[in-house]
Amino acid sequence: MANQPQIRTTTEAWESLFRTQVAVMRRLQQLPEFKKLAMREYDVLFNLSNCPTGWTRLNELNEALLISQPSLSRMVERLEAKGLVRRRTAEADQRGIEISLTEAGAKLQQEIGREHVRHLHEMLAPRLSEAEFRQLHELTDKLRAGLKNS
Amino acid sequence: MANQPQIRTTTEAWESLFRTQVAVMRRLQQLPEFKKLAMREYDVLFNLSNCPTGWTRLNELNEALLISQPSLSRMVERLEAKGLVRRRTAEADQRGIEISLTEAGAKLQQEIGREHVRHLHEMLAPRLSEAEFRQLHELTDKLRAGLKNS
DNA sequence: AGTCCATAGATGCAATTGCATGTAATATGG
DNA sequence: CCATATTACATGCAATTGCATCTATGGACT
Repeated sequence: MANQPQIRTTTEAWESLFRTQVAVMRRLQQLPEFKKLAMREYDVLFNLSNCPTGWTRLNELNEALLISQPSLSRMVERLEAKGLVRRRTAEADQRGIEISLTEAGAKLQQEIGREHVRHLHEMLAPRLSEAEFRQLHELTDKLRAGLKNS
Repeated sequence: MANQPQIRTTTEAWESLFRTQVAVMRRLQQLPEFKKLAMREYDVLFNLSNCPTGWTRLNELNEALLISQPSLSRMVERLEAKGLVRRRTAEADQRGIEISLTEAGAKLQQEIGREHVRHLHEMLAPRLSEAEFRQLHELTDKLRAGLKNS
């Protein structure tokens, strides 16, 4: 049986990851693409754009975000009012609702997404090598995958 | 001159890191220690507890958090009202204010911190090895250090 | 020193958020 | 198949947040 990592090792790694996330986010938030739409709202559009069927359940969407269910419910309401998102009741479960991007929503997501990706790359690329980014990707994937069952 | 990493590599690594942060945070938020104090408020106490002199400038504190300056200003106000934090005007700069933990604040921070660290460790430790956590720590440190100058 | 610009925080106010709870639909256990 | 529990989302309402702006201090340039 493998040795468990030390408490200090796990918590310090987490703190470093967390601080890095904060540092990057602070810089990203100020960029012009997020004048068009708050980051949290963009995050919703982004998640919707990643869904293969185009329609996503509200509760499923909620799991990918840090906001509460009522907040998301109202945010979707606002996005719908802006014409960026559509809603329908889920066929399989009449309690649930499904959401998808409208054309305008998809267009805006792509527009912001392009700038966002470019800025992200400019910000991060000089800091680590290709191999290091791949390593980081693998480690965070592995960490996240393990959380699913708990 | 070293090759720049690919756009896909950097952005996918970032997305993985970000998603992992969200997944961990969602779980942490629900734990009992954060019934005592919201996570964002704990984060302030934690940052204050890490300051060697005990006193931290408001603007400096703000840089470590994702909330806006006015929000922090009011949060400090509330924490002061709860008796967890003290304020004084900075000597060197009469515009600035400095903040420190009260005894009650330090005590509460330690109390929550202990549980938090334990839960964090339980959550993360089984997912990666000691060596992998160290690797993750190094990579995120390096990434964050690079951001300082930009 | 005097004028102008920058920086640190505070504050008015509207928008967003979360908590507690409500409603409706589905799953479960007898 | 009915009673009960659970799940999905909505809503009332108070608390928190952010944006724009204000005040006061500090710095820079003449």
